[in-house]
Amino acid sequence: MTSPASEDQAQAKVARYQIGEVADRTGVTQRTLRFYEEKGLLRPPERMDGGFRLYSDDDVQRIEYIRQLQQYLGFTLAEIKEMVEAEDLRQQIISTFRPDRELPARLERVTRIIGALERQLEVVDHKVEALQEMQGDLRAKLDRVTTRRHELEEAIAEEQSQKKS
Amino acid sequence: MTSPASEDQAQAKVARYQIGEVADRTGVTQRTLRFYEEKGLLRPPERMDGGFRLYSDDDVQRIEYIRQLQQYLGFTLAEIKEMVEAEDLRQQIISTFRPDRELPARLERVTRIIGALERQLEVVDHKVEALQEMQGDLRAKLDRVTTRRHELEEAIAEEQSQKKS
DNA sequence: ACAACGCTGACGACGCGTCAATGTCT
DNA sequence: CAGACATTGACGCGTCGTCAGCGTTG
Repeated sequence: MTSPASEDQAQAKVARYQIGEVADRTGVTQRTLRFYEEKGLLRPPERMDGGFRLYSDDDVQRIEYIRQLQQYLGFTLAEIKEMVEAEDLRQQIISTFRPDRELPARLERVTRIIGALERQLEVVDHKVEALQEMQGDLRAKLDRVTTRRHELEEAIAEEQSQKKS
Repeated sequence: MTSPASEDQAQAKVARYQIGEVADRTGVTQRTLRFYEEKGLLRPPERMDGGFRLYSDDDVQRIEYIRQLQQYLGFTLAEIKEMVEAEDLRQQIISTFRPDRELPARLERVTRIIGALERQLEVVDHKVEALQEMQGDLRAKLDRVTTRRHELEEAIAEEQSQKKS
């Protein structure tokens, strides 16, 4: 009785979400989700009997991953496709039941993943550097212009007081 | 004779570049430069008699600015157009011969520029934060996978030596 | 029967890449 | 006169946005 009673059936409670909820949670549109599927970035999700898509938590994670690669790193979807395929390999490796044969094949996969990660890290490092420079520039500019505004405000105030006198 | 003899005429030596050189210097294509002009992001540059475009150093600076806003901050060209128009105002303010009248108008321009700068800075701050998080994640992942590779390499080496014995 | 939600096309927009046919010359 | 360079269209592609018309219902 102290065993983990599940809420629904005695099934491993795998949550499923319809496309609308996934869109809300990830911040991408439904159109985009269908588009990613069409392009092979997302594996075709399960469907309800009526045809409605059902996404898993894994799918949601993957969508967020894709968005990061695209928005923050500026990779194209084609490049990202390669990367998520590498990620798929990683999943396979982890879930593979230690087949101890084919060690060289596993090594090759790992090497490819390392390559992808290194490329990503390089891009990130670059971007961080560039952005920090921009940050400095913007702060300096903002400082100068803000000072300018104060000057103008004071000049205007003076003009006003002169009119009054 | 010790006066600053210019290289060409006795003109203030304003450098001009053809589109190809500008493309090389800024890293954007000629097509992109013409496109920006078409869209009003770049003011139409001077032309030679034959119709070749002649860009100034200011133009080059502006192109670099546009690219930063686009690539690193992810603004759309429409948004960037507004921003560079604000920049134009800034130029006007600086070059304006202190007309001391219209102080309120100048104040309004400055205020708009401040708004634009603040929005940009916000975006930059956001991105830097997100990217630094990614940086950490990537480094951690890379570490784990690299360790994994070493394990695999050792496992393979062991297999080899067993075969030999 | 109803609202809310989802489905599949199809067309359009943005930001350029890439010719092609032609003209210019820093 | 050759060769590098530039000009203006025009079409195409990637990445979705936005209907329209219709079916589903977590």
